[in-house]
This record gives sequence, C-alpha cells and structure tokens, in this order.
Amino acid sequence: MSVVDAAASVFCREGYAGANIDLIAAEAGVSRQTVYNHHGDKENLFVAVVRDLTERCNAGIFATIASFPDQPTDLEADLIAFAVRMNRNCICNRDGRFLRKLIQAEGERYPELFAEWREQGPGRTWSALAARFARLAFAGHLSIGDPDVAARQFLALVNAELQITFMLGGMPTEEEVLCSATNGVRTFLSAFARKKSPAGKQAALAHA
Amino acid sequence: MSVVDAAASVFCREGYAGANIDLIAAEAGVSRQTVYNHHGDKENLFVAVVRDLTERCNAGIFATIASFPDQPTDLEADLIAFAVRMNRNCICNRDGRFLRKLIQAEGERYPELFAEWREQGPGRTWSALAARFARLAFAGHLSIGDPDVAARQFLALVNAELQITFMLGGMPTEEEVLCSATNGVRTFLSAFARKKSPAGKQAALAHA
DNA sequence: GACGAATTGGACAAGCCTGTCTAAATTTGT
DNA sequence: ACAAATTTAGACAGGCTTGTCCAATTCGTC
Repeated sequence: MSVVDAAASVFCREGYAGANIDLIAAEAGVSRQTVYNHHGDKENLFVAVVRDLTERCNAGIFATIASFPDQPTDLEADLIAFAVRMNRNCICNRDGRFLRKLIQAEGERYPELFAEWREQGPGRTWSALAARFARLAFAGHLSIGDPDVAARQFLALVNAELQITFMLGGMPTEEEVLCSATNGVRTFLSAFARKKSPAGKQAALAHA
Repeated sequence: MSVVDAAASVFCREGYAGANIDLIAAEAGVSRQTVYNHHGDKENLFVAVVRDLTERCNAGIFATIASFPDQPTDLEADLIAFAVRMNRNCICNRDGRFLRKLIQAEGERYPELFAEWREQGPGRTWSALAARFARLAFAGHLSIGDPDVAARQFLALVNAELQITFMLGGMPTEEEVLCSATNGVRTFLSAFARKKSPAGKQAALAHA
C-alpha cells in the first residue's frame, strides 16, 4: 500500500489531529523518515491525500456518467442499473467514502482545498447528469421541469435508504444498494415519467 | 454558555482528538478545573455531549412530527410548511448539525453510544413519519406502496438541495430551505399523489 | 456577617507527537 | 562490481495536552 493510501485510511479513521505519522508509516510498510522525505510534513501529506482522492473520485464519477442510458430500451431497468453503478463505483467505494468523510470532518479548516473539489466535483457532476436527463426529456422519455433539480433529486432518491449506513461510515451490502436504487428509480419515474399534462406544473423554483 | 454546549462546539469544530480542554473551558467561561470537577475526563465529557445532543434532537424531531398535517387543507402547501419546519428545527439547527458531525466523525469509535442514537433517533423518526404518511394514504390523499420507503424518500427529497451545504458544515439560508422543500414536496406529490392505477406498481422491495 | 461549598489560577509531572539529525544498511543504475 | 541515491532505525529536542494538586478567592445561604 502506498504512503498516500495508508495516510487516507488513517486520516479517515482517526481524524486529522488524531492521525499519527508513525501509524501511517507502519500501515504503509515504510519508515517514518520516508514519509517525511516524500511529503514534507503532516499538512502537506493531508493535502496530497485529498487531491488524490478528489482526482480518483471525479474520474470514477465521469466514467460512470458516461454510461448513462441515453437510448434506453427499458427505462426503469436501465436507470436502476445506472444508479447501482453510480452507488457502487462512486459513492460506496473506498475513495468515495474516504473523501466524503474528510470533507465533512476537515472541510471548514481547508476552505480553498475543498472549494476546488466543490467546483470540480459536485458542480460538474450535477451539470453533466442534468444534461443527460435533459436529453432524455427532449427525446420524450421524461417530463422534466428543471433538469438540475431532477438530477439532484435522482441522486437523493437512489441514496435515500443508504444514508444511515453512510453516516456511520459503513459499507452497504450489494442487496441494500439494489434495493435503494430500485425504490428510488421507481419513485423518480412516477414523478417524472412523460405526462400529457402541461409541463408548467413541474416548474421548479430557481436555485440559489 | 454551559460547559456541555461549549464542548459540543469545540468537539465539532476540532474533532475529538483535536479538541482542547483549555479551549472548552475558555469558551464556556469557566476554569479548566471546573470542567474536570463536573465531568471527570475528556471521554466522559464527550459522552455527555452526545447524550445531550441526542436527547434534544429527538425531542425536537418528535415535536415537529407532531405538527404533521393529518387533515390537510392544501396538501402541497401543508407538506411544504411541514418540510420547512423539519429542516429548520431539526436538521439545520445547531443541535442537528453538531450531532450529525459528531456521528460521522466519531461514530465508529463509539459504536454502542451511537447504536443507542440510531435506534431511538432515525429508527423511531422514520416509523413515526411513515405512520403519518400511511394515515394520509388511508384517508385518500396519497397513493403509497410502502410507507417506510415513502417517509425516507420524503426526507431525502426535501433535503436534496441542501446536501452540499451540510457536507461543508454550513448553514443554509431560509430561502434555500424553502426552495429545497418546495421542489422536494412537488416531486414527492407527483410520485405519490392519489392515482387510479393499481397500487401494485408502487410496491417497493422489502427493506433489509 | 459567617461558614461551607464551589471556583479559580497556576504550578506540575507524565506522556505523546512532530519534525530533525545521523550513521548504517539497502537498493538502484551503469 | 561499484558508486550514487534512497531507505532505515534510533535517538533526540521541543512543544503541546491531559489530568492532578493546592492555596487563595469567590459565592450562596443562613
């Protein structure tokens, strides 16, 4: 295991203040001196960890969004499969859980570091996802007022049943992921399936 | 400010390991010795903080659930108002944000302490809310498959737009709360408004 | 005003952690 | 095989924190 990977694990488990360089070195299988040679000091190492996690998470998210079902054959099944991929490969995996925890725990202490993440991560993710939903709506598969709102609500719905597990840092089972995705997508489609009623009713409030 | 309140603030800001008893004492306006006289040691103080937050949060949540619109006059407006109360008084307020952060940061280190919270907090909250939705469905206002799923999805939807703010420990504005609640309730009602189609389509997967 | 209880400030030991230094050992490139 | 670069183990100083002790002071109550 690389030094940065070990550091990510220890920072997440113990928090920044509680993380011990000796422990990181031991977990990485190197001497403490090597950690200092490579990364200078603790804060530097922490920044390297966050950058590494951010980069890998963003890559995973965009790879997954690329698999969005633009020409669905079975809309419900395709969206469920997409939601499961999203959860499995981006939200529930090691990098996703670690990054979330670091942001929650230390976000206020490093505003500029996480502002970067915020713009390139969720901001771009939601835009990209919203664009896909807009395309589905344009093709007549959905009836959507505001694609940005729909994208956020899609993610909220397919994760609705996993919140508690995430809160305690746990890893949901494959079955829980499937269950949450299925229930979420069904509700999403109940709300946004193509209707003949005017789209005005679904108009959303502008987002600040 | 009481010692426990000051400790909650410092534990949340700095994490358990980074929290400094001197700082807690200063923020509470007492001497360090008084902190030790009252609470013994750091871990004891931490447990007292979590118990205090858990208790107050649960009280707030149940008080708010008691205001659920059982006989709505305008279902959408009443649910939006309820969602805003829920967010304002339980999720976004000081206690709610602090407790969430402590659970996320230290939940794994104190499994039994937070298991208690888990059973009495979210577990009972969701049951109580699910019962209210079931009553609305029984009275013909909604068409719901599984009330537990609906309750979780309701909460997920009305918070969908606030996730990022929560992640970074921020406090959403009144306008953001209203916006998220409005968009969430509208989508919720689009999905669960009374329909004439058979309820079977909304049947949800069993929850593990 | 007087007495008991609580609070205060400060000193203090013990432990832990960071970050540096050094000399020896090991790996790497040629 | 040799030389350069890297890694290692350990010692070490400096700083910070926890938790205790104690004498002086303040507070609440009668």
